[in-house]
Amino acid sequence: MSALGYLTSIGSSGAPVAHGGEGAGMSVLPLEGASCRRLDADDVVFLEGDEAERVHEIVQGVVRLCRLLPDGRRAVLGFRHPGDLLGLCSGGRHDCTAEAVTPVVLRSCRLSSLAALAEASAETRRRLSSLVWREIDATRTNLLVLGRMSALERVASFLVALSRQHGHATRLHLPMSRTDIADHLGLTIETVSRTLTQMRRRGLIALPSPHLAILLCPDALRDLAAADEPDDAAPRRAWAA
Amino acid sequence: MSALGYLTSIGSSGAPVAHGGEGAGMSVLPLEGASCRRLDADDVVFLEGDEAERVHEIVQGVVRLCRLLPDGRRAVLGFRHPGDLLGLCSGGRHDCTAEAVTPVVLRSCRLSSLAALAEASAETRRRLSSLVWREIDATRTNLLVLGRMSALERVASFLVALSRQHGHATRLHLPMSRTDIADHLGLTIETVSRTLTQMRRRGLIALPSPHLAILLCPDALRDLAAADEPDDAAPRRAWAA
DNA sequence: CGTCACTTTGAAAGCTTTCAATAGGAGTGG
DNA sequence: CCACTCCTATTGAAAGCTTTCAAAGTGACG
Repeated sequence: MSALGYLTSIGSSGAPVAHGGEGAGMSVLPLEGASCRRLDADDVVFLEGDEAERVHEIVQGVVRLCRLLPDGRRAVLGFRHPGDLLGLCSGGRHDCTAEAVTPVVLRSCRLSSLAALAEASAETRRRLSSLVWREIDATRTNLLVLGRMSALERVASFLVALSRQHGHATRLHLPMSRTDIADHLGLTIETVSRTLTQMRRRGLIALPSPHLAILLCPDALRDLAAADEPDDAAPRRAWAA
Repeated sequence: MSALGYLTSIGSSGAPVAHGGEGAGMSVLPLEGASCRRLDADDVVFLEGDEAERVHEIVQGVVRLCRLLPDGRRAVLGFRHPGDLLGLCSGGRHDCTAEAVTPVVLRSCRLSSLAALAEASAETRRRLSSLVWREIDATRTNLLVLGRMSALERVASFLVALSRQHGHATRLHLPMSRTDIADHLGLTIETVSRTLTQMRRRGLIALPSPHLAILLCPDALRDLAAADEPDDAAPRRAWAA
């Protein structure tokens, strides 16, 4: 649109590919000379404080970003899916830890390579900028969720967000543990569990197994989760850092 | 440092100018052809959803960024001070509302002008990138605060962060209302007030007036606020969007 | 000096957490 | 193939912290 280059671009990204399927769309960023890496569940991609040297694209699996307090309390900043980028940052060090939630396949390249690409291509800058601003937007949404919503609303938000990320699917696979969800929503695992049960009893969702949720009343859930952006917004491609 | 250009730069900004003083340092961004604007307390700089057309630099005063739920519940994402930028964003629309907390003086230019400047200058891109990543870092810190800290710790975090922004001052002017603080910390005004009183009774702070706090035991407060980055970090210049 | 807005304080209620115990499933070994 | 163990999720009951509802205190302003 405007000449703002990487500052203004937003709707620039490719087709609104829903992940969940693994090798779904083409890479948001051409990671030339990329190497692949395979991780088991709970393996660390990088640690908060680590020198940021590589950027990763998730090919398969789910990754969580988190931060810790000195006493061990944890915040899961978000979950990243296939197609998302991990490890982007401006400083020399990561400001959060990234860990595999499931077995993960990563394709990565040096941060400096991506930097060079960005330096040479306004289009790449535009895409990266778009990614970063979506991250800010999403994080701000989470701030509203944690600061002002009840447990029921928080869980609804989580489910609705996950659903939207997967093309508004109503059948949701929840690869992360209750602990991960709790740390993401600022609740305890017991409260997450109880809330899910409550939703089930109300007929809002079905829970065939702890890691599979089926949204029976997406609209009702959406109302509970009203924190998120209006639904007419273009599907936002998550990403990472 | 590396060739990552606007992707990696971080410590690039000028002297760690503490704001609070008004025209303290030179502008982070050269806003050529900038126009000035004067606002009263509670005036709106821009609204969430507005077309993003201008970027503002705060010359004087304090601004709050906030988001609302449909039913009126509010989250104050943060407070911005002289020297900070307002209105930066990648999309066509603002993702939050900016309002004056105190009377404010703004210097602003068209977003497209800044865009052009960025497109032409790698150094500008670097600075902007640094700003954006600091915003992400700060917002993530807030997520940990809201998700995992008690009322006492949240208020301590707030005071410590404010103190650090002002060059580790122990005499803090709190221009914002208890409501603003509460919405920023995910608490009620009563809890904020009670917590402040509790800190006063414990001898952690003094409160000569509702809008003036004096940190009597900065170290104890810092311990309570352990969520924030270690104190040896370079003073981070806040900013905005 | 009265009004208004904001802050502080008090008391009860409520929601989430904490502590504990009971299910459920996957993997291992007999 | 079944028993046993371990880990995670669910459920229950009591405790706790924050909120809600109310009222009193404080300061600015006309």
